[in-house]
Amino acid sequence: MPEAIATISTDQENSDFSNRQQEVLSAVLDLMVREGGALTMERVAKTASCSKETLYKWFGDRQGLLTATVQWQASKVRIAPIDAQNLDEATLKNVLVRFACDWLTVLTSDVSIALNRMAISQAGSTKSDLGSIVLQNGPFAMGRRLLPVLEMGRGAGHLEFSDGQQAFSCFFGLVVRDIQIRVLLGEDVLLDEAQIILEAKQATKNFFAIYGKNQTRRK
Amino acid sequence: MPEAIATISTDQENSDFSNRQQEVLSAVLDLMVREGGALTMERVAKTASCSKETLYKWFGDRQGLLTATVQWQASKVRIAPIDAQNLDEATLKNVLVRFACDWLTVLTSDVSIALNRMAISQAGSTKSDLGSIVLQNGPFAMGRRLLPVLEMGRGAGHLEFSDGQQAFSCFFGLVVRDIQIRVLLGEDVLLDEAQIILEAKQATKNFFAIYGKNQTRRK
DNA sequence: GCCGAACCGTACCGTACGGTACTTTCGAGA
DNA sequence: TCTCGAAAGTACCGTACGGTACGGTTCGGC
Repeated sequence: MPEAIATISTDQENSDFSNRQQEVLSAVLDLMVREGGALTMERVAKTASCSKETLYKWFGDRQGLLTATVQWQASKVRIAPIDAQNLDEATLKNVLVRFACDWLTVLTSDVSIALNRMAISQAGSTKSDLGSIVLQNGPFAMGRRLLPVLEMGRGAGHLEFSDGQQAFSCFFGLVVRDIQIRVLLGEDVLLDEAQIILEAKQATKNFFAIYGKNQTRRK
Repeated sequence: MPEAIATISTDQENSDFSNRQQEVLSAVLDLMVREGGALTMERVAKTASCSKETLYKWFGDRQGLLTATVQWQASKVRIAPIDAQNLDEATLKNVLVRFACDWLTVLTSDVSIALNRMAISQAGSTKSDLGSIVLQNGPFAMGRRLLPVLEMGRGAGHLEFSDGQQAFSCFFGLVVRDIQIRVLLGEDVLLDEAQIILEAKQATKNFFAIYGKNQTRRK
């Protein structure tokens, strides 16, 4: 199997938060995963072994703490740049499969689920930018990263499409299908790594059936 | 344009709730849409012009009220049975396009968004079946309804697939793409009816590129 | 060793909300 | 018209939680 494209950076110089602060944020993530959206400042303080006063000093208020947590987590997920020279068709497919694998892995991870739930539950009510942050680091980031790949594939004559955004959106759908909404709604979708790879390959194959240049039927 | 498959039933004999109770549930829906997940029993009582005590008498507790609301709304959305005799390919495509239209229309409706947000925000934390109810009346209902159509299409020689569930899941992805997660996260996705029809046709065309029998490349 | 800053732990306050009890109102049936 | 029950309106209780205040502790700099 190809090495993952998305990586969790482990260096400590990451982001604008001190080590101690990152410990706190990590505790928040843990609580989100374990307890769901019902995390209280007191629980956070207890879990992180810090005082509530410090929380408020560092993050302003509850909303600020949540925002910081989401941003921090987002900053940890980095998608490695794609070296897409001499893009033959096999390589292109490989890149897409890797992309799909990474995406499915992230989507079904506890942290991603917890974060998306948190952002979604706030998206309707109060003024908060959690939703847009998650959006920026979720689908949009995937699109920004994938679009050049698709265009290179088109340039190399393997793909054929007029609207890149539409092509990406299609690939997204083929990969994610109903998986994300199901996990968000609480279904236990069990996807082991082998299954993810299968899904990813299937999605890529289907994508080529639509946008591949060597097909009789095309967009 | 074909008439809608999904319809909102308007008869009053609907469901196990009295008229007055349905007024209350309607108020809950209104509040969900307007205020987001932050609805309180007091607001509901005020909005519906009933007493909190009545709410508790009828629905037990807050959770029961929410559950009743979700179930009631679910019972209103009915997908008309599909008359699929003599399924020529054009008819099949037409049915799929209609399906996709209905689905996109529902997905992007205020009520659906509010309900999904509510269910998702609770899916992680407390024991509640909101998620499974929404799931049953969302993607699963769509699958149950669509699967026979796909199989008829296969029987008539227009489609080719081994796993019907997988084919449905693929169609789902092609239709929904990233639209649902984006609206749930708060983005203003503006889809007028014309655009929905376009998307639906595109999705159906793409679906046939993958599972249609007259293609060179197939699953 | 002294000082100040940072921070932990905890007690505290105000409020919002779920849930309950009580009083009043209204409408149907005898 | 009287009675009764259902439901509206309202007051109330307990608790949980966001946010603040403050004393105690640790630690780096002098």
